Formats: sequence, structure tokens, C-alpha cells
Amino acid sequence: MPVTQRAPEETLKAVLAEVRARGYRMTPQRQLILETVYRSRGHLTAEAILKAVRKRFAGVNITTVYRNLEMLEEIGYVCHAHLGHTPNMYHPTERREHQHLVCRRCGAVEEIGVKPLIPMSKAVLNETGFEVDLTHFALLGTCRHCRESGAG
Amino acid sequence: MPVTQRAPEETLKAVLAEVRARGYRMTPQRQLILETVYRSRGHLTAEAILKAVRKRFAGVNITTVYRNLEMLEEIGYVCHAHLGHTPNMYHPTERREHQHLVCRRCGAVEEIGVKPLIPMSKAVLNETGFEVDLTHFALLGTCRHCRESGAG
DNA sequence: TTTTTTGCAAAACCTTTGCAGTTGG
DNA sequence: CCAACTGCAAAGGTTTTGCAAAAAA
Repeated sequence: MPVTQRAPEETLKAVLAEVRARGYRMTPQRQLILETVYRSRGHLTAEAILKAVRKRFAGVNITTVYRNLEMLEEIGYVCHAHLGHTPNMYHPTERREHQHLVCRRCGAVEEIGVKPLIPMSKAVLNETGFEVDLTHFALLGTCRHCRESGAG
Repeated sequence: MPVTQRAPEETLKAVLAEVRARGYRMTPQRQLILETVYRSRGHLTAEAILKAVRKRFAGVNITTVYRNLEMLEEIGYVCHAHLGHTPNMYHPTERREHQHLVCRRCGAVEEIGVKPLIPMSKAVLNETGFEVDLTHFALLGTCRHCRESGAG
């Protein structure tokens, strides 16, 4: 039951409803965590989510953030990615697959769709039998800005 | 000054010599750490390196392993990769670039050369200006064995 | 009321740092 | 000899766990 393509607010409402429908209770903490993750365009660390949530509900604890993210991953509404020498980054389960590009020099993260990656994933499948999932890890490199401004 | 293509033992000797030539001292710990990394075909955690080294020199400390790996990375003889929910994996600086394939189900790690990745890195460069470095991160997916034996 | 969820504190895990003592060159 | 290196112990940063109190249904 993958999340279907919807406008952000509609998706959020649907997710809240589905979480409840699965028998989980809807606490203010949980709702705010979900809202934060679903309204953010980018990728957030647990710490960033906590910070955002605390602006609206002061007493929330980092443990609660982790526990909710874990639960939301289990039921498929949230994913995390390993972007390098940083804490894990969390984001809503994507409606379209994408890959992360992380700049080795400035740390900027950009996303690309999987389209340019499909030929290579087919080649890898043919050569090795390994089926690449293009959504979880990052590709390291040098972003345009750093490439054009710096040497080497 | 990248490491050139040589037989493993010859590479090891050359690296030992070059480390010395750069003014670093050659302690038994350092030598054993280098030997362990260079003789292993795969990728090792700091803990695994420690274990291997201790078989031949009991008193070695994990701190020493980390410090030597850090030094060896600085001078370009060792690299590390983020392979997922595991500690960092260390390996000799590769004579040819490669990418890691990590199986989401069984955890097996395989390598592929960069050849099948070149078209995509060109596409990404054209589309976004981002220059992908194909050696540091892993691609997650499902290996042939798990794909053929399991469902979904 | 009953089960889930929370907050706090503490632990776990991997990695780094400070320091005093040891050792390679 | 003396700078580089090591081991130990302790700290750092991120994530997980145990447990009693609080809150949802």
C-alpha cells in the first residue's frame, strides 16, 4: 500500500488517518512529527525535526522523535538515507524515486530523479544479477558551484 | 600520487616504503594494520582490523587502529565507505574505481567497476552540473541470490 | 480502565581526544 | 635524545532501551 500522489496537505491528512486506522494513537507529539516530516521539502535529521516540533510543543523529547520515526518507517510512511558523515536524514516516503547528490566540498544535497540512472541499473542487473534500489544512498561528488569556483 | 597497479605483496612493500619515506615511523602496529588492510580482498571495519592484528600482536588498541587508518586516508593509501547500518568499512585505495552493491536482505557486499556507471554520471553532469565521484557510497538493492530465492 | 505512548535517565555503539609513558630513528 | 607513536581512560555524538508516569481511546 504505497502512498499515492497527492498534494502535501492532503497526503498529510491521509497519513494521519491511516496511522489512526492502524490502531496507533494520535498524540500531539506524533502529529507534529508527522507534520514536520511531511511539510519539509528536504531531508531532516532527528535533531532538526525535534527543533521544529518544539517550536509548537516545548516538552517533546528526542526519544519520542526516534520512536515515531521508527514506527513510521515500519509502516512505510517515512524513509531515511545515509548522506555521509552526518546523522541519518529522514523524509516522507517518496512518491517518485530519487537519488541524492552530496557535494564533497560544500556539503550541499541535491536530488535527481532516477531517469538518468535506469540504464546503469539495467546494466548492473545484466552483468551481476544485482537489482539496484535507487532511493537510499547518496552519490558523492562535486556540485556545479564548487566545480566552477574551485580548483581540482 | 595515486598507487599504481601492482601485485598485492608488492603493493604492500611499496606502501610500507612510501609511508617511511614520508617521515612516518614504522611500528609493528602500523605495519600489521597496513598488512591487514592490503591483504584483505574485501572491506573491513576497524573492529575486524583490530581482531586480525591482535592475532599477531596482542596488545594493540582500537585507538591505534583508528589513528592509523586516519593517517593512511590522509596520505591516500586507504579509503572508507559507508555501507549502511554498519560501522565504516575500510579498504586499500583502489587502483580502479568501483562502486559497492549492498544487498538489503542478506547484507552481502559486491563490487562493480565504474564502466556501467559512466553514462549516468555524464547524464547527471549535463543535467545538473554535478560531477559524481563513483567510489565512496554504496548502492542498495537485492542481490541475485536473494532475488531468485525470496519473494517480493 | 487498559494499553499505548511519553519523558527521563542511562546505556549502547562507534569514533575521537587528552595525556602520560614508550619507542623508533 | 626527541619527536612520533601507543595505550588507557574518558568524552563525544547519535541512537536505543528500561521503566514509571501520563495520556489516548
